[in-house]
Amino acid sequence: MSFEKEIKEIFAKGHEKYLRSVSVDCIIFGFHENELKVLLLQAKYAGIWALPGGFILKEEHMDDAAKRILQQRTGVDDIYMQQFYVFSEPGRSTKKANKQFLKNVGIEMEDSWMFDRFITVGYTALVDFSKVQPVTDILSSDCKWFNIHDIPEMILDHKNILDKALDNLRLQLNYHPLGYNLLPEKFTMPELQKLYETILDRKLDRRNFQRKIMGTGILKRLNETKKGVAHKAPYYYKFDLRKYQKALKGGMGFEL
Amino acid sequence: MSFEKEIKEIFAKGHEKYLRSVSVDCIIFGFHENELKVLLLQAKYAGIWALPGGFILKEEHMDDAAKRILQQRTGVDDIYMQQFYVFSEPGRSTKKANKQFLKNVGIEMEDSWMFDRFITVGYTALVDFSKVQPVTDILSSDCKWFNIHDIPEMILDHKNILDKALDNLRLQLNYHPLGYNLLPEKFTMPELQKLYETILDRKLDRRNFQRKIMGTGILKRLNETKKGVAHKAPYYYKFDLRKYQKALKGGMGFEL
DNA sequence: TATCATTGCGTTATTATGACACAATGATAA
DNA sequence: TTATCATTGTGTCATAATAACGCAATGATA
Repeated sequence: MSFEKEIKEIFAKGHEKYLRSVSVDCIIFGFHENELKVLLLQAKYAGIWALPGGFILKEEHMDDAAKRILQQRTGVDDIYMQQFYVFSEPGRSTKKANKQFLKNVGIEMEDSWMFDRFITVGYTALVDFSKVQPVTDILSSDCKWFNIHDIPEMILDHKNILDKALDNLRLQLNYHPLGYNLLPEKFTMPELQKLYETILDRKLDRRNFQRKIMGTGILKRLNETKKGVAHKAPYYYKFDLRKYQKALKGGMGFEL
Repeated sequence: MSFEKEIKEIFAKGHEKYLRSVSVDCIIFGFHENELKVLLLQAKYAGIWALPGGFILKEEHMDDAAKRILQQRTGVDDIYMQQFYVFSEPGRSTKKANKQFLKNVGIEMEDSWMFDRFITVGYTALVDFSKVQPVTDILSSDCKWFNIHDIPEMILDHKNILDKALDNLRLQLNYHPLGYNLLPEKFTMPELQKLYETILDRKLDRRNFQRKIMGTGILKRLNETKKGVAHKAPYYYKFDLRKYQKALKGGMGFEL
């Protein structure tokens, strides 16, 4: 199907396939080179950036819609995702944006479900950066990672959504374990600490951090040290999945 | 407008007024006689109970929709409300329920936006029990308070929504102050403690509770004691609004 | 072989928490 | 009038959690 035809299809008949007035936007976090990253799409024509998003199929759970969207953008399956907030400002003006988009593509259309007002549900995802292959979608010309401190101009209220997602992530950090989805299987303690420091945006004491993390029991130390470092070699660790899952539900019971 | 005509209007033309496929359900908590209560509506014909809910006007913020619904049910304005979760199971089958309802009323209708699948956004509200005048709506035959431990059969997934709301309320308790919207302006320390105990569903140590609550600074003790009690008279307290609001945003920094 | 950044493991002072003691209060009963 | 009693306000103490910091071990590099 040609690009133009596909767009036409979505605008003209999407409401037969998807729920009306509701969209899903994903904030996909990754961790790479000691920096927290977010995966963004560049909207075609407009040129500015957007969160990966999509719609909910008529018989689909919203969680599955979010997973589907994320799978399509990253190629990654089996991911930790959760909704964190619904954005419903009447002034979001998706209508205006979608009309402008159609105009840019060169399609005339009198009416479309895409011109309705939309509310959007924000989902946060944490993914292993190294496993992700960013994939562009039909509405986008580019798909790539951005440092959390270097976010470009974004469409609609997407910057606001991203900020809220970050706030939420920081809150979660206090009550849930974190890292299993963001780090490779084996990692060192300094790496894990750096992840926490990056998200919280502040320094943590190396020794106290180790004590608390180990206190939760979610980590297992391997009999293996990192090679090729110009100083004392740190041990590798990996997550104890059973205890990790347990802590996910029951909370960790400490503050950083 | 007659009852039947009004129903017809909603089913036939509601989509011109409201957003499609999205509803709002309110879990309205109140505190009375040392018991946590929830305000429920009795669905007409079906006879079983439901959360007060409604739809979002085409140009309305979802928060305002929730407030509007709550205002109509309770007569109470200026309320602490917040969304806490979106329920989107495809099997919620609002379609079936709404068709059955129409049939019960005796109206024939081929198609309606009300037969679409709906997702619903849950809102929790905390209200001063004594100020509430429960009001029935057009779809309901009764509206009253239920003890949280004595919930009747409910339609759809409303029992599940209520349970999630309670979980959420308990979680919030650890990080946010609570009580301003649930208690009268003046109250005693034992009353506040009872509120916490009721929500958490466990006993707290009287002396430690006082120490921690006062430690947050959100309370001001008045130079006035409760009269007519057959023992030592407790002081009245009221909330220090400035510090209360601050704690709402920044968290309280303690565990109960 | 010395240097150096970094790691693993530890100590100490401070603060927070849970469990409990005791005197004060004020209506009710004797 | 006085004793009783449930309940409140305040305080103590042992224990646990937290923050701040010390020091020897490691292993590539100079």
